[in-house]
Amino acid sequence: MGDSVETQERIIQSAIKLFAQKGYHGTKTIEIAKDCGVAEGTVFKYYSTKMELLRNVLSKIIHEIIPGLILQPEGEVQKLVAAHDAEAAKAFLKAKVKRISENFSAFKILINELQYHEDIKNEYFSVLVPGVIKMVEGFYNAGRLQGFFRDINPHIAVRSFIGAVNMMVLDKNVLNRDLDVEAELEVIIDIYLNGVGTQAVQDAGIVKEG
Amino acid sequence: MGDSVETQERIIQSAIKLFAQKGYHGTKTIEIAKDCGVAEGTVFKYYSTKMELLRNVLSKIIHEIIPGLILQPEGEVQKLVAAHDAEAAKAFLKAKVKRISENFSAFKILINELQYHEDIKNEYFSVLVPGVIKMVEGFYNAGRLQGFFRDINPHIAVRSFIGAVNMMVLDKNVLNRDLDVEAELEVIIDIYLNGVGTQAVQDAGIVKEG
Amino acid sequence: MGDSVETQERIIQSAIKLFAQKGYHGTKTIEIAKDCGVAEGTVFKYYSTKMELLRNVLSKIIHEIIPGLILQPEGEVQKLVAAHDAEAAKAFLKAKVKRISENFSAFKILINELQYHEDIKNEYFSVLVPGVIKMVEGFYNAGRLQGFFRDINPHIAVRSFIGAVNMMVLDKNVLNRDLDVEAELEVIIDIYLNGVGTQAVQDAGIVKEG
Amino acid sequence: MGDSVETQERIIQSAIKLFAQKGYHGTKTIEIAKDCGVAEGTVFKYYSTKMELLRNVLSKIIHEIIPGLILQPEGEVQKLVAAHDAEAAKAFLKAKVKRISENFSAFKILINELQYHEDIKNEYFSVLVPGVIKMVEGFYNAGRLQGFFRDINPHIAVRSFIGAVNMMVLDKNVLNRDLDVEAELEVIIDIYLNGVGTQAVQDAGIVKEG
DNA sequence: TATGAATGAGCATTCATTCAT
DNA sequence: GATGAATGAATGCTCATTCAT
Repeated sequence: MGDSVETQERIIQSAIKLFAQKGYHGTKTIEIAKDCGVAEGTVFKYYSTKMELLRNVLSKIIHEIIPGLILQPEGEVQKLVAAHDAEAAKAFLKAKVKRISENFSAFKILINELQYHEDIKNEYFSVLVPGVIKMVEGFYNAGRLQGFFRDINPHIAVRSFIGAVNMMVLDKNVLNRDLDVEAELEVIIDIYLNGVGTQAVQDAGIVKEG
Repeated sequence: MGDSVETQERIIQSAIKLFAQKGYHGTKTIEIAKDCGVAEGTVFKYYSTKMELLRNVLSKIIHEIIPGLILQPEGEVQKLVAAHDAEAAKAFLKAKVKRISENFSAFKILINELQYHEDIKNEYFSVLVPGVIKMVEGFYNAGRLQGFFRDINPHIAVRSFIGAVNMMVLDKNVLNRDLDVEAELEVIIDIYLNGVGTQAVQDAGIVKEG
Repeated sequence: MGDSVETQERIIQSAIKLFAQKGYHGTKTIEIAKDCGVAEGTVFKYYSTKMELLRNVLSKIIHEIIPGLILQPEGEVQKLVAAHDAEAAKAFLKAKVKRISENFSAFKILINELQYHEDIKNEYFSVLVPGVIKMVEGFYNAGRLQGFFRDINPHIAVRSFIGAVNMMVLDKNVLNRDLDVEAELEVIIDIYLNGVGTQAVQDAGIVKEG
Repeated sequence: MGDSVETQERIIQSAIKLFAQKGYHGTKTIEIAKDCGVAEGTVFKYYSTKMELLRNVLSKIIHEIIPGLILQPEGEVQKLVAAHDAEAAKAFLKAKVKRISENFSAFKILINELQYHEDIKNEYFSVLVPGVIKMVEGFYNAGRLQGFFRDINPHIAVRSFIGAVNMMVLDKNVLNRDLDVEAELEVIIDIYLNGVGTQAVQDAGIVKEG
């Protein structure tokens, strides 16, 4: 029933679902098998060990799922920056964060499992992180050239924003607080662009432009 | 050799160390025993099950370790705000973040294990999170009354800053990048207080004071 | 090799054998596994804990083995009573006691283990005991109506006979005395029917009929 | 507090109590220690192993407790027989059975543990059983010579009575039925002396005297 | 190819026993 | 003598993995 490629895919999907819910060690292979309606042996037909299955899950997450959620088609970011349309940029960002929040499983597995598998961490993180950083730093630099962003270390600038957004997503997904992602994002973007300091503080601080 | 309270404490310390390194499931009870130089049976004398040991570890982390790293004696934060001394406040913050970064094990265990233990999450998170939030929101509100901070939802304001700092700590501790915590914090604080937007952007945006 | 039902049955049979020989606590799960030629894990495939295996053993003993040894098809006892054939009745009894004596393991486990498991005792004893009592008291009452037995509390009457027989079976099976079950039964039945008192004693005692 | 002999005795008493309640394997040495208010190590000061403690318990049961419950001062039984007083004999028996029923722990331990310890069984059973048998068979033979009892194999005669009484005691102590020991004994003795068969049956059976 | 019964190494847990104080 | 903290061999139980069908 269904060809073997489809079976393989169903196994991966069940593994993602359960690894996210219960962790790698907390998930039994028989649970994965039952979840996708195959026999335990079938899982091992496609993935010789459970660790091999984890590797495939992480590979899919890093090469397909997360890029699909985060990365943009070439030039789209540039176009957005070039458009000088703040509202369009915000809408774009909101849609992206919303999708990420709704597909948090992939991130959860990544964050949890990479900690304990130095080799996988090196193998895959070296692929994903630079790609994302390149993209968002590219965005920041483009904005900077356009005169939107201050001349700050782009890695820190970008990481800080991601951190603020990430904390909101965790607030929603881990602490299960009932947040309106879009409304929260509005405030986060405001803080990010304008800071929390009053004019007085800002005057006493770093001069923004010149 | 040594009284039983000391033995108990040694077991907890080894458990914290190893749970942080290898995760709960990845740590064998005999490893904990060997790490602190007792027999395996001794571990079970004090903690009837491995899960019970985890509960005690989490309890210690939440009731002692993290409060010791984060919370301040009554009034100290107020004093800092009242002093109108930005440098002192920064120094205070740097010292705090540095300590947290240096004692990251506790946070790692908390973040990793609470995900899979809904009951423990409810039991303990309800203690820790409100305490920290109260403290930092108190700080933000105090600063706001002093005219330092804008009138923004303090939960989001504070969470965003913690998120930015947190991401830096992860950058250092999980990705093992070689960061100068103090220098990074300088930039993060700058971003937080002043935003990343240029004057032009800010002029087009929300009016800060009025 | 053999289907799973057969494996389950082999495990139960080995458990009965070994629990009878060495007691529940005295029997290791690996011994049961080896005795029936499976791996230790296989035992736990079918019976999630050793206690669960004991419950199944007791259940089988109570619902199948002992009823198979003791209970009679409907009406057979009545027929025997109606036949007025003392020799046939004796032969029937001898055959029954012999089978019980030869299959004493089941009784041994029952007697030994139920003592320590109040819940199992209630669960199962409430099934077995009333069934047996009903059968034998039915037999006694039928014989009484036929004029064979005196008008004595049937519970005590029956229990006394069972006690006498039981003691003989224990004498043989626990003390390992080399007894001829049939010959012993002859004497026990004689005592039971006629008492041990001489005519003089009986004359001084309860008048039998009148 | 208390001399060492008394401590030893308290340990034995606790062991008897708990072995009867939960079995030898089901009783932990620390439970025995707590039950009699000493440290676990103290138990091992007096009895080098748990098995050694069991041996001492069984020894006490066989050499002291059960003889104290069962055996009679020399000649007392003879006197009772010689007195030709059925009521006195019955009263004597009732008192004895009642005491046995009330002190059933000792028997429980004996019955349960001897099964699994062939060496102990041989060592001690060889002492107790012949003593009891000798006494009761002596009683039966004395009664036979006095013309009270029929000329039946005294071992079987006596064992049958003990079996009937024993079953009543089990009925009370194991099945927890609420029985009046004395009233039950009346009926059992009646059955034992007179049989359950009617005159017709007895006439058709073995001639009692001749 | 798919199955699921069977496997057994690995691990948590128990508890009689030891021994320094 | 008495204590009770510490021990570690013994054992119940788990679960990834194998393989005959």
